[in-house]
Amino acid sequence: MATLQDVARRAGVAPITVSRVVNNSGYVAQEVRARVEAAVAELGYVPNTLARSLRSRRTNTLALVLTDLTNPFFTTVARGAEDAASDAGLMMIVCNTDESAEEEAKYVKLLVQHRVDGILLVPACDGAEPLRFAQRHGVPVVVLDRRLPGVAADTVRCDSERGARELGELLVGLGHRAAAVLAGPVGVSTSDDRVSGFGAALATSGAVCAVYHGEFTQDSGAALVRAALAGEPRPTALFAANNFLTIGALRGLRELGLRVPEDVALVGFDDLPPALVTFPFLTVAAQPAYEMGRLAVEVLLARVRGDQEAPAPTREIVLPTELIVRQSSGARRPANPRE
Amino acid sequence: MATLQDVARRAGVAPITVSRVVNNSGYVAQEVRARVEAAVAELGYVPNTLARSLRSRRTNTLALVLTDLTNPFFTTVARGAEDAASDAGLMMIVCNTDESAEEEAKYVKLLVQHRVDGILLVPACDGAEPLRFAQRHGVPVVVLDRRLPGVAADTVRCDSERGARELGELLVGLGHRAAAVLAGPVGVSTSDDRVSGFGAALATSGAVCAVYHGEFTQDSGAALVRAALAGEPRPTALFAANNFLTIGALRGLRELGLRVPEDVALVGFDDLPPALVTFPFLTVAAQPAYEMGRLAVEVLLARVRGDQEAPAPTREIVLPTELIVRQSSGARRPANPRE
DNA sequence: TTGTAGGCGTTATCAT
DNA sequence: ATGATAACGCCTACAA
Repeated sequence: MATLQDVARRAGVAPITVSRVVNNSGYVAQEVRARVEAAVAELGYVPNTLARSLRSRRTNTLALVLTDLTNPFFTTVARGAEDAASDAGLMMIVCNTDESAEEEAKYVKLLVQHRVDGILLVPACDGAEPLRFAQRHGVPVVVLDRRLPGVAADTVRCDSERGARELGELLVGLGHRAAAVLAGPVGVSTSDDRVSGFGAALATSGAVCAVYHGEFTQDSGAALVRAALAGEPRPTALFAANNFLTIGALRGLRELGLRVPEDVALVGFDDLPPALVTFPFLTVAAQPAYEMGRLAVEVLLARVRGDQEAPAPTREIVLPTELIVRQSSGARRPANPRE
Repeated sequence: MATLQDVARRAGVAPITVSRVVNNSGYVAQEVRARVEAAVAELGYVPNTLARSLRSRRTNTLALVLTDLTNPFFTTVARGAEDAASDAGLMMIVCNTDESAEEEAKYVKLLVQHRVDGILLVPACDGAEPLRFAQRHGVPVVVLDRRLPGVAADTVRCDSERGARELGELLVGLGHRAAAVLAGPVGVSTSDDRVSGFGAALATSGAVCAVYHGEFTQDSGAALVRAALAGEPRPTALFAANNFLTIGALRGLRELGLRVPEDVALVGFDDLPPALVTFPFLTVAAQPAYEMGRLAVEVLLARVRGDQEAPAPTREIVLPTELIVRQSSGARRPANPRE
């Protein structure tokens, strides 16, 4: 494998001159540049980023630490982030924590060892140790999708509370007086915010709202549906706090022989990518996943490239969700199905 | 940021001794080890992988170059690959080429510069230049999902031809005499193999099979359905060559007011992850995506860790698909719907 | 069991 | 416009 030295010898110049040609920096005479470029081509020279990074303290690599790439919401976030990183000439490392705090800590430590330029972190839970660890070691972190209270870090997320409130208001407006939330784990801010936002909307109108906690999985959605429908008073509308829960709820309702929205109304958080849906049917609060990914990288790069001595104040960017009303929320409360 | 030197000074030993403690290599006295570990903790020392890699010529990083992370098939492959890499203590860089040969070349070059230990490559097209480039520079490549004829490289893929043949035979067995394939781009081996496998099954029984080429997208699926159903003789069964095409076909058929399978039978390649499907309805040839990802990493690691001087012979691992018969293929040819 | 010397491939700094 | 020198942080080889 040819090195910069080899190229220098071949071109009859000093190593630093080759460096200047390769990096397009400093002054190099036309004639010399041509000679160096020829040598580069002849030897098939490829710069060694490791050595470069060791010197320059820049790896041109970012990392995205998320809970589960398999969730289409995060897939889309990842895609947006990767595209933005690529535009800036950076590579992107992807890590799945499966909502495990230990995995998160393990990965963050590895990433610091690798001296990535920055980390996009979807925190697995409310522990902020991994984040602080990275910051302590000079690696900027942008918190993505979730809140991490009491930590000074840039954040890019959606307004879960408001999105959920809008869904609640929609259902109240349709005449529902008893609803249930199929929620994720307690302590995950997105779930908590959605529970409180939805609950607030129902409470305002004096409607009843029960909350059932589970995991962000399809199986959990199906199980929670059964629990919810056994509650008193029996809910006429359900709110699933993420896409997997929504799909599971749909399955659970089918298994119970209940139709949506005729027998029970159903709304959810997160839309599914158009490519995956034949017939858009679910009423949802949709998050701009792709833009979140892109934006988070931009915020991170601003931090990476910003003045490390006099850092800019921390930003919290809260994007709005989009209320998309389709069939699953129904047009009227189920008590009198067709008027 | 503390370095190994700093730790050495603090512990009153030579740098190499710290190295030995940190890497658990060589002999270190209990007492000295304790002193060094204390210094490591006090200074919050984190080894610098860049320096280590520069010396050791190992980055402990792999790369996955695929066409579109947004496709659930690739998402699942990526998940499997990342899990396997993580088990081995490696990081994983992910790159999307969007089926563009230029993007592929750009990424592979960057990855070689970064001295990744190996690359998992889903080739964008039949050009093998990027692959050869990586190999020339000592970076092992495993070709994933697709064939790349005429290249000496390990390959992990599914038997597309056979999977498609089985789907064809199923339809023939159900009485279909005229079918159409909604295919991907010409030159992409998975599409080509599926076309030929399906065609072979129909030809064997003297049935007619038309082929319509498009992209691996939902919109393409919807468009191709229209073209296919305008053909003579009108097909009674459709085969979509990947998941997005299948979903698009389903949408196209709905827009045409045609029912599946009553009016037209539909089978596809790739199953959708259970988490994404409420009601499994499609008859498909399913690929073991997660296992493909894991296996590809294992093959790659064997190559990375193998003897570089006397490399083992190249392997081509061809996994079987699973024929999953559900409702969309129907129970009988549509001419006499309910007997 | 511990240490010394040197180099991995590049670039920052200062000189010419 | 070009170069000499040193250093980035670590580890291999050898020495003691």
